[in-house]
Amino acid sequence: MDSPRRRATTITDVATRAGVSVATASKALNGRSQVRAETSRRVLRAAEELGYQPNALAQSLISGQTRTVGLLTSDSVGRFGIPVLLGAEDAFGAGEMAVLLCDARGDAIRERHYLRTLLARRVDGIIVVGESTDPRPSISLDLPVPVVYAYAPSDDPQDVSFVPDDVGGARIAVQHLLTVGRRRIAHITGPTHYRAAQDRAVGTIEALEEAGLTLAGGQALFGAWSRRWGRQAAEIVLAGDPEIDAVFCGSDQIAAGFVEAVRERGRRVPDDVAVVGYDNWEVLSAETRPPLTTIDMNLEVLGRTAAQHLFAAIGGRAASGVHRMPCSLTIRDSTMPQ
Amino acid sequence: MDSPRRRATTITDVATRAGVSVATASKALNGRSQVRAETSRRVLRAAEELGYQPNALAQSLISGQTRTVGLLTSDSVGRFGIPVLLGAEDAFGAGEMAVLLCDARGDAIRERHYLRTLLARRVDGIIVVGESTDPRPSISLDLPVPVVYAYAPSDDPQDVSFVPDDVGGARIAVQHLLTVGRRRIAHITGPTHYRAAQDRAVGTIEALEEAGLTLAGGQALFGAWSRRWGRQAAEIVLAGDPEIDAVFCGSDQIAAGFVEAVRERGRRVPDDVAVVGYDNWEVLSAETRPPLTTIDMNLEVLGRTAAQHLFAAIGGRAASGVHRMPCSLTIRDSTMPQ
DNA sequence: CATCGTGGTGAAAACCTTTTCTGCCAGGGG
DNA sequence: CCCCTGGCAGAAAAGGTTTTCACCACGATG
Repeated sequence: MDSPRRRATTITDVATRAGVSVATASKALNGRSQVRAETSRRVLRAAEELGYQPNALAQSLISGQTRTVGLLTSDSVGRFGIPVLLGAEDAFGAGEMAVLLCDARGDAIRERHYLRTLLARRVDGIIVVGESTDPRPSISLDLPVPVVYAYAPSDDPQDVSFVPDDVGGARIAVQHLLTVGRRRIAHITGPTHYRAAQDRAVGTIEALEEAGLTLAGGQALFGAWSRRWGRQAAEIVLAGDPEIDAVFCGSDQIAAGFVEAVRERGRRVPDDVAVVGYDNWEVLSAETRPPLTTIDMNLEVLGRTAAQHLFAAIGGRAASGVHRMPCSLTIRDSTMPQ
Repeated sequence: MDSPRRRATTITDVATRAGVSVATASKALNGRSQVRAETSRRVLRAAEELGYQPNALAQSLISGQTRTVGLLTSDSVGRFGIPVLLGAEDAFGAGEMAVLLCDARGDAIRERHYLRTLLARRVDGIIVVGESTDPRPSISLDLPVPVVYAYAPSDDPQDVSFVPDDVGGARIAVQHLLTVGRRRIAHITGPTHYRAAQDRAVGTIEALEEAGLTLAGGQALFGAWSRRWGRQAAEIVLAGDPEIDAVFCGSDQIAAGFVEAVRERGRRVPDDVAVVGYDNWEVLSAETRPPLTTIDMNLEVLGRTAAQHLFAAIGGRAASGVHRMPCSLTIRDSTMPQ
């Protein structure tokens, strides 16, 4: 019933039971060589019998390493935070690292607060994950531990950041559309003030120019990341150029809205208009009819890489700067029916 | 460039700078009364100047409290884990608690491993969150810290579990359909072997019986949680009873598929057929056309409650058993157009 | 026989903080 | 003048572990 919350067994208990000193017990438990095989066996058995579990706090106190990293997210662990989190968790999980989670919910004050408590807990490093690819203020100023930024880069070039290569991602999308024979390609994307929207537009235009083409409609259509905007933009695009044969959308949400509106107007996807989305947000991209060809930012890989990098940085100093991680193409029916 | 990773300032440094002993410094920093106001001020100033930050490890070592809880999830921090996580994070965030995240990925071995490391780190408590509402094996046997289970209850009735009240949720859904004048109501839901599917079917039938009605089609249609199944089931339901005027679906995915198929057959939602979903998974329920009326399990509240309960349990012993948390209804166009 | 390793063991320091207990001093009451 | 009290400061122990250094015995070497 009322479990007596008994004191945990310490190395002293083990040593006593094995009839040795704590020093010897410690050496035996850690496989140090300066202990006789028979003694070592006795200690190990005692530890086993007592269910001994070394106190990580005490170990950390002397070693100065907590084998813990803080994950400071500024969005509410949203669409982008999760995969990064998973990747980091994955990279560390195998090794004995643990992740301390702090969700600042976009509040700078709260972020400072969390940063302080992370430092008080003596984490070995910190991963900062943002909610957009726009640069964010650095927290690394004079910090005693290494920091890496994931998804949202730091505005300080001295810092280490990992972001998806949106320019490259857009190029891949457009090149794919060209490969499947499309020539009149429009681009519908999110708000102008998002770095992600700008980058993707740049990549789109670059890829088209390399093929000697220009954007259908003359320019990219900036709006919102929403399904609703996808629908609205469909009207605009089709009205402006009925001969359009492909659209690259800046998000799967936009693409889903676009596809809906296009089909309602009697145009077929992909036969009349091929569509490529962005994010590979499975619940949307795989379930839309037809399923969406889309750009995957490989956020889990990004998170894992960031974590591995942090891990390396905890030892020596690592290469600073913004690292752009390649995106990949996931082909589904909206560009190439089976 | 290469920040020298200098030793953190300790209370000894503060004491020296203030010209007092560490004991006095400690008392001043913790607002103990046995220290003269002027001395206290001197210490505080020294701490301020040195940017002193007490070492949480040392504090934990003596107090025996780490102000840390482990969050052990067995699904891959999926749809259900996240809100619970957020709720817990929220409940603790205000107080000085921190969350140590472990994702066992459904692997029992890994789970045991994580459990051991959490205990080695001397967490004050553990929250176990599952991926379905089916009971899962207890980990609490003879553990030195309190444990609460969220979403998936423990199979040991001695433990404390928080699960959504799916029976009640289904009743709310059906009562709402009755309120808006529907009488021929079908139920399409997930696989039979899911506790959630069973509970929701039970609640559906109960609510109908109380109104003197029976399920259209005679019984609930069990299938999968997918959109595809929603579409298939639509064929079955409409073929079986063309006069049907409402469907309660066991998930938003199912509801989305159902709505699609129904509209393709020329029936209007909600005019001809009203539809209620389950989960209030915003990306789906709010974006479907028409937006879905749906049952919200209030998972964030559930997570927060579990966390608060754990917090209480860390002090004294708390009431064991399975606590069913109420669901609520989110009304959108699929039952009541504006 | 004295000295030197050497393999194995234990005592003690170190990590950093809090708390308890002791001690000092001044002032007031007897 | 002595004793007690109260206010304040500091020394030391405790928390659990690892590491360094000292020690001991024993065999080998000179």
